[in-house]
Formats: sequence, structure tokens, C-alpha cells
Amino acid sequence: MTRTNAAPALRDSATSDTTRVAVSTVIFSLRRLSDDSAELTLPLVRRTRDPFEGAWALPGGWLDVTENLEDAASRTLGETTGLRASYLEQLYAFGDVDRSTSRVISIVYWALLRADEVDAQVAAHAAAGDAPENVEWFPAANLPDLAFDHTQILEYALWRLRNKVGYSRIAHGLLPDAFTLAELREVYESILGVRLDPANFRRQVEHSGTLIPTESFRTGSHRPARLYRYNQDVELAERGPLGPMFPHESRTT
Amino acid sequence: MTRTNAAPALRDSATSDTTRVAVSTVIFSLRRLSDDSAELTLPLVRRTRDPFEGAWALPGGWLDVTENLEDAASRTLGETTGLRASYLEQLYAFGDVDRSTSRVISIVYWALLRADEVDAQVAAHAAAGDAPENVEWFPAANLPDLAFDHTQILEYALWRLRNKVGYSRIAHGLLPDAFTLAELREVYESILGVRLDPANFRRQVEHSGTLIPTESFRTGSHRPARLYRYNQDVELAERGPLGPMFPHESRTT
DNA sequence: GCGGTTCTGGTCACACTGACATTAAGATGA
DNA sequence: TCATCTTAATGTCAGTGTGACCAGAACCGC
Repeated sequence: MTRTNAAPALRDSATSDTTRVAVSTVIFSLRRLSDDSAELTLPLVRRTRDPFEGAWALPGGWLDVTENLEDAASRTLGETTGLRASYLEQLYAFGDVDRSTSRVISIVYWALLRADEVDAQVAAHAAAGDAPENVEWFPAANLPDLAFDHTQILEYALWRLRNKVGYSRIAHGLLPDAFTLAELREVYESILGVRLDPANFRRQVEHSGTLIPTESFRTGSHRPARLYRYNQDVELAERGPLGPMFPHESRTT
Repeated sequence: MTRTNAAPALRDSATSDTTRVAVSTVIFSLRRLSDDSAELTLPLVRRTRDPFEGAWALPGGWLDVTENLEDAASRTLGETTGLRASYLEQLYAFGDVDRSTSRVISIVYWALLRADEVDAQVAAHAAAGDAPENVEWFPAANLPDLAFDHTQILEYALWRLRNKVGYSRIAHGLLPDAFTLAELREVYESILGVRLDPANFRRQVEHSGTLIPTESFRTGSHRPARLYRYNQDVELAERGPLGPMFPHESRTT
């Protein structure tokens, strides 16, 4: 768990003239703020090797010859966060000649983690005092300078996330099994950076057929809100002929 | 012009255990049929080397260490067709371990070629008798068996094209500078495989602000149709932070 | 009980769209 | 010459989805 690879690291920057392939992942989750609003966050890894040593970078690593691209993304995602993604999609292949000191093709994925799982994991690490070295969560709206072209990569990932949230159901990937409509709406609001009308939001999302109402309610300081579950029969996002996201698993979860 | 590379060819299938990077491109254009309808077509390259020798494959080749990904796609596209793409976009990076006899990562692009330029090029080759060896155009609806996983790649490219045609202006990439609304509608119809109402189509596309009416008309067997030009101020497709498609060029065309 | 806040359901106007009717304008053939 | 055919272009109408907004329901804390 404590072993983490910062992507595009170079063993040997000058000698080799071959092209190497790295896989990195932009990992999104939500963090609850003190004022009870939510904020988009993502984990970064501090580089420990030569180019950009000490700088923050996307989690990732070299592609193993015997490893599928998506598996590499899942693996490094697990190594940095200890979790499994609720959504994982290829973002883009970056391969400009001058993006690193040697020729590196970075195949970048982006992922969503359930906010509750991240909170639990972080709390567990804090309790045990074994928080992973060199990994830190940053608010997506306020990032440090990043190594290589990772700033542009992240910008593009954010753009894709904001776009996709508008025409798919990926927002559910940040929430636990059961959630209120207000919580779901808050996900949209923190990703898009806008405020949505609660009544209209309810109408749309209820009418979409992706939610299953439960008989439970979330009780708070005000009128209790009904809890909903996500309809597992509906894909989080249409992927076309690339098929379902995790064909290796049974869909019984 | 006659030199063509079929993508993922292997010099040596067994010995090397390194990962190699290839760039392939799915090239779409339109062909006018005898019944005066239009058909989506694409060029394929016949493989001349060991794995899948003799089979049809996507145009492409190995990535040069000193070459950007998009440049490699442009280059092989030019080598197979002798033309420049009016639209070029990265499709996906395919990298499953078992997709070839050795480990090959294929970064696939897809492109649109103007139908008139393709027609002119094909006619010129026919006249000069120097038609490129091992290159043939196939209707997208009726393709032969392809080498490697290229059939799935092509299916995905078609899916992306059909999707994108619905929310962007890429259809213009298949047409010459001036065109009638009926011709533009025909592009949509042959890509989507549906028939569109001429009146409603006109309303939508006119209202979108991407067309500039000219004072010329196309005269045929019936009432002449006004010719339109594409509004160059509008991008064919929104690309987000990846920026404009060809930042190297001036936009004065 | 009362005020405050959120949840939930509803109304209304507006924009967009699909279906369809109608006129304009040229080509063709009797 | 002129009726007919076909496509171009404009217009109408009903149904749908959406943003803005209102109002009652339900609970908390005082």
C-alpha cells in the first residue's frame, strides 16, 4: 500500500532512444468541507526521482509488458489510494516528443472514487498512523504546479468530467449505495460549479429511470429526505462497442 | 506516395519482449453511388508481412521516436491517400496484451477526408495508371475481415462518428467549400443511416449559425438550391483544453 | 406552538422538435 | 405552350422538455 509510483519517471534520461509507455490516472473524489459543502478532490504523488523531483504528479507508472492498459490504471490507482474505482475510463494518450526529457507515451485514465470509501480509508490511515508517504489530496480548484504536462492533462480531465456529467450518470460514481436527491444534486453542483434548482433537478433525475426509491429516509435538521439507490441495470455511461466497463466481474453488486 | 505501411506489423514476433507503439488511423470519406446516393467509405491496406499477411488492416505504422502522435497519423494518412485530413482526432489507445503476437500499443486516430478531394485523387491515379498498391476503398457498411482487433476498432470509430455527428459540425469535413443543404443533409443521412426531414433539417442547421449563404445556386433537374459555405470561425468540434485542431496553421483558410 | 429550512409536488411560459402543409422554381415531355 | 413532376424553401401546429417560480408538507430548535 505504501509503494507508490509517480508516473513518467526516468531511469536514465539521456542514453535510451526508445519509446516507453506509462499509464497515469486522474482520480476524482469528493471531500466534505467544514461549511458542509462538497469539493472535488484528487490525489497527487510527489516525485522522488530526477525529472521534476519533489514536484507533484499524477499517480501512475510504467506499463508492464504483461499488463493490460486498464489493469495498469487500476493497479496504480489501488497503490495510491487502496481503493477500487467505481468508474474508470481512458482519457487520452499524450505523446508529444518534448513532453518529457526522453520519449514517453502516457496513456491517461480517469476514475471516480466513492466519497465515503475515500473518507473511510483516510480515517483508517490517520488512526493507524500509516498514511501513505508522498500522497496528498488536493482540491481540484486549487492545484499546485505539476510535473511534466500534467497540468494540461488535468485540465482536460476536468473538462471531460464536466462534460460527461451533463449527459451520463457518472455522478453516481461518487456516492455511496444510498443517497438523497440533495446529495446527488450537490455532486452535480460541485462538479459544474453552478447552483441547480432542487425541484427541477428532482424532476429530471426522477424521470430518467436511473434511481430506485427506498423506504428509508435521511433525518437531519429539517424535513427528512428519501433515500434512493442507483439502478444497476443502467450503465453509468454509454461506452459503445468498447462494451461494459468491467466485463470480468459479475454485475450482481 | 506509393509507399504504404500497414499498421502493427512485426519484424520479429517472438524474440523481443519490449512494448512497441504504433499509430493507425480510421479514415472516412463519402463515395457517390450509381443511384446518386452517398455511401461512407474508408481505405484499407493489405498487409504484406507475417501476422495476418494478405489481410486488410487500418493504415498506420510504427511511431517514430522523433514524431508526435498526431503527426504520425497525418503522415500515414498522407502516405495511403495522398491527401490531408479535414478533421483529425484521437480515437483511443488499444493495448490489450493479446491483441497481437507481441506487445503492441496502437494509438488510433480517426479522420475525415473531403469527398471531392478523394474523388479527384482517385481519378488522377486512374488516369495516370499509378494507383497505389495494396490500398483499396471499402464501404463502411460492408467490410472484409480485418487483421488484429481492427474490426472492433473500426466499429468503435463508427460509433464515435455517428455520435459526434449528432452534437458537432464534423459532417462539414466531408464536403467541399460550397454545398447545398440537401448535400449536407445527405452526409448526415448516410452516416446515421436514417432519413431526415428536409424542412426540419434546414431549420436546425440554419439556426445554428455555422453556415454562410452564398449568392450562388446549384442548378439541376429541379428548382436550384442555394449554395452555402462553412463558417470558419466555428470549430468543427469542441475539443476543450486540447485546443484547436491544427494550432500550427493560420486560420485564414 | 412558532419560525426557519428543506423536501416534494405543482404550475406556467418558453424553446425546441417532429410531422406535415404550402408555395416557389426550375426541368421535362405531351 | 403548358400541364406535370420534383425539389427548394417557408410556415404551421401539437407535443415535449426545461427554467423560473409558487405552495404545501415535514421536521428541528427555540
